[in-house]
Amino acid sequence: MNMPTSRDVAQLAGVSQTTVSYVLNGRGNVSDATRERVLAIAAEIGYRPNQAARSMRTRRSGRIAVIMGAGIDTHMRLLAGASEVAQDAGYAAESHHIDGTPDARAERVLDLAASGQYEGILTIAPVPDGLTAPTGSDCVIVPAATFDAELHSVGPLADATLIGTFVETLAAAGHRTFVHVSGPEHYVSARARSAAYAQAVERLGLRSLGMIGGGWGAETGRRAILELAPQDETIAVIAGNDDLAIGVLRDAAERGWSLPDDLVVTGWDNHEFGAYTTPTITTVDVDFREAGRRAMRRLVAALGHEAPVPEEQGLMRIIWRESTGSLPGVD
Amino acid sequence: MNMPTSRDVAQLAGVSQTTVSYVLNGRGNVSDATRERVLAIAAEIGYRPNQAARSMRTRRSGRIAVIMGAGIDTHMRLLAGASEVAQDAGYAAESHHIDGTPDARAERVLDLAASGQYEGILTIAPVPDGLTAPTGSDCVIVPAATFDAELHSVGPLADATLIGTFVETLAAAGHRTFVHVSGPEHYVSARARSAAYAQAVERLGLRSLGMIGGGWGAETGRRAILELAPQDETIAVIAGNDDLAIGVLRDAAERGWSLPDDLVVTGWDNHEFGAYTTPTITTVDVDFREAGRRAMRRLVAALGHEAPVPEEQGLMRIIWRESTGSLPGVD
DNA sequence: GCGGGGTAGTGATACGTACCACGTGATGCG
DNA sequence: CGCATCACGTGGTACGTATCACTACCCCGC
Repeated sequence: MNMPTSRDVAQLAGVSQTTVSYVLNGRGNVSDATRERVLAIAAEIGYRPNQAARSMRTRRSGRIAVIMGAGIDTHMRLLAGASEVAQDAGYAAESHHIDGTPDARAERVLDLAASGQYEGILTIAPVPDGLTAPTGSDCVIVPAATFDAELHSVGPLADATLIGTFVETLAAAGHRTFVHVSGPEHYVSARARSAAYAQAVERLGLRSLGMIGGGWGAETGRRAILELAPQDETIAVIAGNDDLAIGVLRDAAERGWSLPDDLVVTGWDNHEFGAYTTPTITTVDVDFREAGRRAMRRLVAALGHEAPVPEEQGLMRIIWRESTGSLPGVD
Repeated sequence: MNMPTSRDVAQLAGVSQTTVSYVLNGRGNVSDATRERVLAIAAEIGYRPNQAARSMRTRRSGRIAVIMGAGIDTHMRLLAGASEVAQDAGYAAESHHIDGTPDARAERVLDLAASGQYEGILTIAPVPDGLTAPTGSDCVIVPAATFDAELHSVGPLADATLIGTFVETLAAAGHRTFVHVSGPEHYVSARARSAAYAQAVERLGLRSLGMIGGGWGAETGRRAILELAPQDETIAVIAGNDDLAIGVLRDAAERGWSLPDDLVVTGWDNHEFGAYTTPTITTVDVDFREAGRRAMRRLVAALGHEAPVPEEQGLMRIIWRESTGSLPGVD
């Protein structure tokens, strides 16, 4: 089936193809009567602009590549938000799932940028800091989470300040001995949480058993606790995410450590299971979808050469549960 | 920056643009010497075909829309597999995340099909059975999971026969009383599992307390168990997925029911947390990524008017864990 | 020497859109 | 009235590619 073209619309409306184009793009001077007639006919015959032809003429592909890692299921929601904003802005978002090291990923990203097919690239999976498109390409590369030089977060995902809140609150409740179970170092978010932990522990003069881990999986959490020598006082475990936390819990159970006397644990991400484990897991609820939206808004703004929208915070909130013996408030 | 065109390559190689096109597409008669020279020049100046122009000429957009629901994180892996296959086949996969009822989704899908922008649509989120592209559009719509008339699975995801294996194995171990906690009815996979449960229970003459549920979340699992009257013998709970199973476990713990004496539970999906809960959850490991690959292969085959590749099974395997007191084998 | 047939390559064109440069009446204004 | 201005619209072209129709050339057998 041949799709109707703008010329078909023009013929039926008794105007030129140019006028149809003007009506659809709201550019030239077209009388209201003409405009309405054109729109009516376009709707009637089901005219849809041919994106390929439009791209060719405007020299803008309207395509954005979203770089995803493999195996992080929560990124699904980031993608959903990003995809939504892209569509609203008239862009097509294509997801590319790239395994391997950040360096390997960087190579693929640069290749995508050089291909000239994409106007922009949003990297949800981690890529080396400061990755920019090769000279000669005007492809904009925006990471979903970014840092400024002083490790202060400027992107929503990198905001790890609630790790500090965990430490402070637990310290205020009397905990003195802490340990951090961290995610993979090449993740900005993992580095951010580690940095926030280190800073809080030092600032408050607490005892830290170290920062161990290096993966996002539950097994990493389990191994981390296996390495810990028994302590005289309660250990407060600040885990990088809920999976690590559940690994910690499992191993604590196997070692016969009980909560919240021997151990308290915090997670991150508010995975659904955390509300149903025994004990339930104190965590940080993250609005991934909104984070994805914001990241894509930054990219779209960059493509339109607009100033990036300042991001008000508020994507995250702590949910206190049994794994810390619940704390603030009453419940 | 202007990207180099095939005409640029032609000029530098001292041939016509036609010849360059032939070299790149391997069509016409081109001598080896010429071919190599053209390829060398193309590589040297970094020529990449302009996809928009190519689409316009071939009248094939090379785009595939992948329809995702909101909030099912495991679909990430399906998307990864699907995206991988699409790229290898020269297609761009764009994800569309659509909330709402299957009917609302169907409307959006039909609209996408009618837009003429996509050659094919892969629906991972559930859509009404038998959805096909509107007449006049030659957009191919392929669901990630499909059924034939007799409810035998023909798609990999719909394969729920392992639910039967759960029931059989537990029955062989002496369990007589079963209950099914099901997912949302508009999911093919949920319906498949319910059907497999019903069939197995009937075939083996077991006692069923019914099929309750209707959501994928842990809260659904919790509520389902709340409704159950205490029984004299162990209840075998066949849950539609791991989230439901963990909800069941939580509520069982609250009611003071212990495993595996008062209750045994099976899940589905092999979520990572299931290996770290107490008790660990017997489940079915699903190779989502491969399932996504296969679904996209079906779509690509349909686009190339090739016969669909017959799908050998083998995407799933049961993992017996503590929630059923572990069973087959030794561990 | 001549036709037949294969090889290697070219010129021209169409795909559907956006937009520049240009009419063409109508209107304003002194 | 005569010229400038304005509102409304049109003709024509370019974007980069794939492909049809065609030519030029060479080899071969008779």
